[in-house]
Amino acid sequence: MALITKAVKGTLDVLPADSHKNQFVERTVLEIANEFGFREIRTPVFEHTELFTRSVGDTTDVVQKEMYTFEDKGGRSITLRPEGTAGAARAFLEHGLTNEAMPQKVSYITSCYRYEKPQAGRLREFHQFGIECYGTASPAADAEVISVANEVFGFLGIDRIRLEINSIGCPECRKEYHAALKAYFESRKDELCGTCLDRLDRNPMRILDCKSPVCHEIAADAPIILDFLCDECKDHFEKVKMYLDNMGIVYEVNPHIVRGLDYYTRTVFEFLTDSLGAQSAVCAGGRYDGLVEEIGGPHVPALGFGMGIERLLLLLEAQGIKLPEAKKCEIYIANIGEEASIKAAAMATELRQSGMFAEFDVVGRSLKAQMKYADKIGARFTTVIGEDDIKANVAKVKNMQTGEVTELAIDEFADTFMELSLQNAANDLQDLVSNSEAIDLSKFLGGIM
RNA sequence: GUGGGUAUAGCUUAGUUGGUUAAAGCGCCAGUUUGUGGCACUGGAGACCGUCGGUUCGAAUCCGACUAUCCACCCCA
Repeated sequence: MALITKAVKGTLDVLPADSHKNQFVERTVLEIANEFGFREIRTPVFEHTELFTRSVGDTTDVVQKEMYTFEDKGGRSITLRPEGTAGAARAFLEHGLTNEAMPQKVSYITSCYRYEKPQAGRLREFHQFGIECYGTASPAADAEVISVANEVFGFLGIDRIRLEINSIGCPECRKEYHAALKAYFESRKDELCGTCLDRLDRNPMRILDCKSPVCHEIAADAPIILDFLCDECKDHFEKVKMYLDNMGIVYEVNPHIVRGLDYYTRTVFEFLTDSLGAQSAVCAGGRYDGLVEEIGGPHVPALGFGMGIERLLLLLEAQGIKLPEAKKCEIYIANIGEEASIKAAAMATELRQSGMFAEFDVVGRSLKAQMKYADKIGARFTTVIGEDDIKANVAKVKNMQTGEVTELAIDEFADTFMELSLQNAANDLQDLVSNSEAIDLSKFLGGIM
C-alpha cells in the first residue's frame, strides 16, 4: 500500500466502532481522579527540548534515543513530549501555582511520543493518563497517589494485576548505594553481558533490571538499596507501607525496581500484569522531590504516575472485561419521497433539540433498505413517514425489539415520542435488574451518562 | 539499533509438486412485484496476490532485495 494511505509506523487509528471504549476509559479515570481532588490540566504536545533533557535526564534512553526532536522555523529545539510529568511541572511552575495552597493535584490524559520499535502494547504515539501531586513530602501523599491507580483498576474490574513498590532513596543515600553496587558488579565484571558492562558506569542500578539469566543471577546477590537508605528515607518508606496496609492496598516490595527516568526519588512503584505480552507495566510512577527545583523552581516535593491508556484497553480486552456499549439511535425516521424527507428532517431536529438520539434517511433509498439500515445501527424505534401520513397526521412508531406499533400524531411527535421512549427505557432497566443477579449498575449508568 | 515470523478483496482466510478467467465466508450494494428490519434465496461491486528485480515457455506459488506489519531483545506506559 502506498505510504500516503498508510498511518505512520507505531501509530494507531481508533475507529468509530471502538472509540466509545476509549471515551469510557478516559472519562472514568478522570472522574476517579477528580474524586481524589485531582483536576485536569492540559499542556501542549511539544515543549522546549531542554525541559525533557533536564527533567527526564540526558543519560536516559528516552532522551538519548527516543525523542521526536526538531527545530522550528524560529530556530528553537522542540520536542514532542515523551511523557506527561515534565510538561505538567513546567506549567505548574510557570503559572505560579507554587504560591497556591498546597497540595496542588492535577490529572491529565495526553498523547506521548517515543521513537521506539513498536510491538505488543508499545507504540510511537501512545496516550497516558497521569496524575501529579505537588507540595507534599508526606508518605500519606504517596499512598494516596497509589490508591488512585488502585481504584481505577478496581473500578474497571481488572484482577490479575499486582503492585510492586520500592524506595530508591534520596540523592544522598543513593550515592552510597551506587558506590557499593558498583564495587559489587565490578568484582564480577567478567560475567556481565555487554549492555550491562555499559550500564556499570552510566547507571549501575539498571543492571538489577537485566533479563539476561546470568546478570539476573548476579543481581540476585547484589546489595539492596533498602539497606542503604538514610534514616529519613527509611522512615518515609516504612510509613508509605503502613498507609497502604491500612488502606487495604496489597503490594509487594521489590528492591529491584528501578525507574528509567532520572527524576525519581524515594518511592517508586509499578502495577504489573502478565496479560500484555512483554510489556508488563500498565502504570508506573513515584516520587520526584527534586524535579521542580531541577527545572528552575523552588524546592517542591512532588509525585505522580503515568498509566498507558492503550495498555489499559489491551488489558481490559485480554481479561474479557465488557465495557458499556456505545449509545444507540433512539429513533430512526424512514421517509418516502421528497416531501416526507423534508418533514423527517424537521422531526429529527425537534427530537434532537429535546436531547434525543434521532436519525433519518439522508440517502434516498428504498423503504426496505432504510429499515435494514435502522436495524443495522441498532435503532430502538423506527417510524415511516410518507405523504399520506403527513396528510393524516399519523406516524406509526415501531419498537424494533418487540415489533409493537404505536400511532403518534406527527404535529406533537417529539413530546409524545419522548414519553414512549422513556417508558421503554424504564421497562428495559426493570428487566435488567430483575433478570440478572450480577449487574454492575455503575457501569450501566456510565454507559448512558 | 539487533533478532525471528508474516504479507492474497474492507475483514478472516483457501490456493495442492509453478500451468491459462485467483476462490470462499463475513461485510457492502441491489433484488425475491403493492409502505416496514432480523431469517432464507438470487445477483452485483470489490484483489494490479506488499514493491522492484531475477529464474522459467509460464510465478500468488521458487530466489533476492526493499517496504510494511507482528512478535521478542533493549527500553518503557
